[in-house]
Amino acid sequence: MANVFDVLKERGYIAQVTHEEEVRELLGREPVTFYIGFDPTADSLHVGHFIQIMVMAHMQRAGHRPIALIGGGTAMVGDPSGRTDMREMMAPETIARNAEAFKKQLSRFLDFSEGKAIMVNNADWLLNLNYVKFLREIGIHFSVNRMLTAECFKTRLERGLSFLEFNYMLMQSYDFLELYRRYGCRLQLGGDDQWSNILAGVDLIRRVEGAEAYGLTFALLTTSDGQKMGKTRAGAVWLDPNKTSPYDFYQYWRNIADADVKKCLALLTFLPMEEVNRLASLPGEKINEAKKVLAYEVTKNVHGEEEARKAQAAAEALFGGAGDMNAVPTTEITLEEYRQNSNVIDLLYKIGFIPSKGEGRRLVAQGGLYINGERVDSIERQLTQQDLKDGSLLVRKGKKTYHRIVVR
RNA sequence: GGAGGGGUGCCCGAGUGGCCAAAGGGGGCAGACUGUAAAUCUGUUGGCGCAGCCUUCGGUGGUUCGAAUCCAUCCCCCUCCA
Repeated sequence: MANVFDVLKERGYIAQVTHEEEVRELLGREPVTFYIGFDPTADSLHVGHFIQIMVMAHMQRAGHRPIALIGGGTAMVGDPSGRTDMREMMAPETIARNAEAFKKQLSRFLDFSEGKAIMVNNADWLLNLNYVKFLREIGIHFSVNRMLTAECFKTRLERGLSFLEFNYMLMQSYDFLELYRRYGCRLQLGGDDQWSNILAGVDLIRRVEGAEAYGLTFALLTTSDGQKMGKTRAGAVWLDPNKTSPYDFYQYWRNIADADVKKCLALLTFLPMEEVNRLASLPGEKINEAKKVLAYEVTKNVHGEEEARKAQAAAEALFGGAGDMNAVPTTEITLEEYRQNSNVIDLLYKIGFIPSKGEGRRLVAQGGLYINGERVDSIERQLTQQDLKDGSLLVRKGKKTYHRIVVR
């Protein structure tokens, strides 16, 4: 079997490694316990986390043991890495709630049976630490001079960094040490913005335990023009189907830029690299085939085969002409509601398709609103029974935002 | 604790008594071109019962016919000093 290190490398996950040769050798030689941390700063994981989940999955398939660490303790402090401004302090109750949500989501992506993967929450050991004791045992090993030179504090030193956030590095390092002690965890993975924090942990383990530990980071998922991927006008692309519907999720990947197709296929699907390369090299508009595969595969990984199929069917119905309209995002209303809001804009506002009536008027004025494929040319447009096709109405905003209204 | 600078719309950032729902840029949205792509060009971008009205320029209170702009006070951020 191929060394998982080579697999990760070939697929383009790896950004930096502490000891490349040693890590590769270690991973090829024996089952390794490793960890990745997820700070519960929102009530759902998002696409940025998903790449890390993919890495864990690859590692687990290769026989290694992942520890998914939920940062219920570290989220109390807030990681300053990669941020230009101060993190807002989160309420402990919110963090606890988010941690539960993360736990539920994570448990779907990895095999936790028979100890093949472990899930822990660092709140369990961080929240009750004794301050002075911690300083004497852990703080002693950190050089402030050195910390100040770390990349992750650079921008913050210009713009302001609180002592609270400055401590984040110590806490994450302590996590690594704790996991080393509890589970023999010797490898920490993370996004490339975690490099400084990971190095600090590796150092700490060496100093305290005299043991060698390793770190590895992977490329942050960015678009070809440097933007963080997984952001839309509506915010992040979430893994929670209630926050980002499987249809929208599918569409997000279906609409990815040509230049990003290969990267996404390699990082977010399990397709063999020959297939990835073949799909990514399709010329011209044929690349759309690759995007369909990408969208289907990623949606399948996140929401399951059933949802992926439905999302695909809906997309085919709307854009290809043949497919299942039932899978199109739909709002049901009563006939009475339909009659009471006979003006298009009123109705679309009521069901939340447009955020305000002003926005609706603007849309119509600019010719971006369609009912059953016909452009709405007046904000006075009234809807009648004649507009219903089999009791439903298909509205479209712009080129590709569709919604179905079913009157029952 | 002392001295100075600052908090403006989704973000950055102009504005220092009426001409300000507030320049400019970014982002978003829409149109054209396309391949449900990118790039480009154009329009648009607080809300509403939209020739008008309402809410916005850190919070509160005041001065004024009139305040984002002036005064008082409070909160927060930054820089230097301690």
